[in-house]
Amino acid sequence: MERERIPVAAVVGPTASGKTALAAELALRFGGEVISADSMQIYRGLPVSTAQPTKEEMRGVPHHLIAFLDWGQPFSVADYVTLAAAAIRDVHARGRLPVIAGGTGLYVSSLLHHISFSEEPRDNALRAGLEERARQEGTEPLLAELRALDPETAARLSLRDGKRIVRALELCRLTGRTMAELREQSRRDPSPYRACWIGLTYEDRSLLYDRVNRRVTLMLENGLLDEARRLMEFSGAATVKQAIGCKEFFPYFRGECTLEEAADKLRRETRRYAKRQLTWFRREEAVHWIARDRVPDAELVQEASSILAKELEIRYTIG
RNA sequence: GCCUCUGUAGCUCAGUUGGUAGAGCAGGGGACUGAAAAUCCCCGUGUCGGUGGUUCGAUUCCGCCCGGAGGCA
Repeated sequence: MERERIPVAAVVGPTASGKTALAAELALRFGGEVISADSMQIYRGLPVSTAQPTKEEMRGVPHHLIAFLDWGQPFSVADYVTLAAAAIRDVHARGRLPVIAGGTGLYVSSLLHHISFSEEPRDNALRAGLEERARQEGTEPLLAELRALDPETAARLSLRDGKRIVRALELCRLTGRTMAELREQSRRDPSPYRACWIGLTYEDRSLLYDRVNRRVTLMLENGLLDEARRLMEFSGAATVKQAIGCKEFFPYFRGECTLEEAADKLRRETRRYAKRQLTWFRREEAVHWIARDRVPDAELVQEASSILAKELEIRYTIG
């Protein structure tokens, strides 16, 4: 007798497509709780730049995995999958529907495909050593080394992709196994979830970009610069510093460009990010795309609700 | 009104001593397994403003017309 799989709803799509609103609405209708899948909203103190849902947007629905980490703390997909899996179990145990919502494709996919990370630890010292070598000797000897250990992965990587070369080598040294083997093994266990993916997008990409551009203007009105300045003044190494939203203003604070130039750069980077997100989610075959040239309205919510109800064989608890 | 400069990819411009053209930016497609809002790979056909002429052949030379910028009145 196979164990019952947990029904899970997932709202995915590019930034500024309306995921936050749709997720909260679906959670309300189906008696659910939202579990965020966003690699930057996890950090405290950046509500504006990471576009965290506001109290009003949450509409009384519990939201998990948002604003719980301090800036200096390390975090990874593996950590995310562990935390999110626990959150799903918890929400489900209370008889509610877990609603995953977020734009970090790696996080959503790893969680719902049940990628197993537990066997591959991280070794900061080893990684630091490899990075130092990359700086000293360049990536060529490192890639050559990888070619000997894991030719399949080495063939996929470019000389300029130092980050991945280092990680692939680190993995070989640490576990004696290759990235290629790992990809196989990490997918062995079947997913414990029955997931229904809802994808939000715009038929006309330029309209999505208009929304992105306008959102940046709104963020500026809502205190984006204060957040950016605080983050710049944070002395430690922090992953958040790579988030789109704050780092674009660092040159402005240093007097290297105008505010308008920084804001334009932020708009452009956000547009590109939205495009990358679309690329990621397009390859997820299970996604039911809802493509309209507007943010989620009643009709769109209805469409998403129908898909969910049918695929997960669940009923509305409200409405 | 006259003179000068200018009109080439969505934008800024280069170029062809006449054989239908190429950069940057913007944009598009893809990849992605412990930093992922990161990181990396690939992609340039456009009535060369319009129209006549010269020429085997014009985006390139010449005339006229229509935009734009500056100067003189």
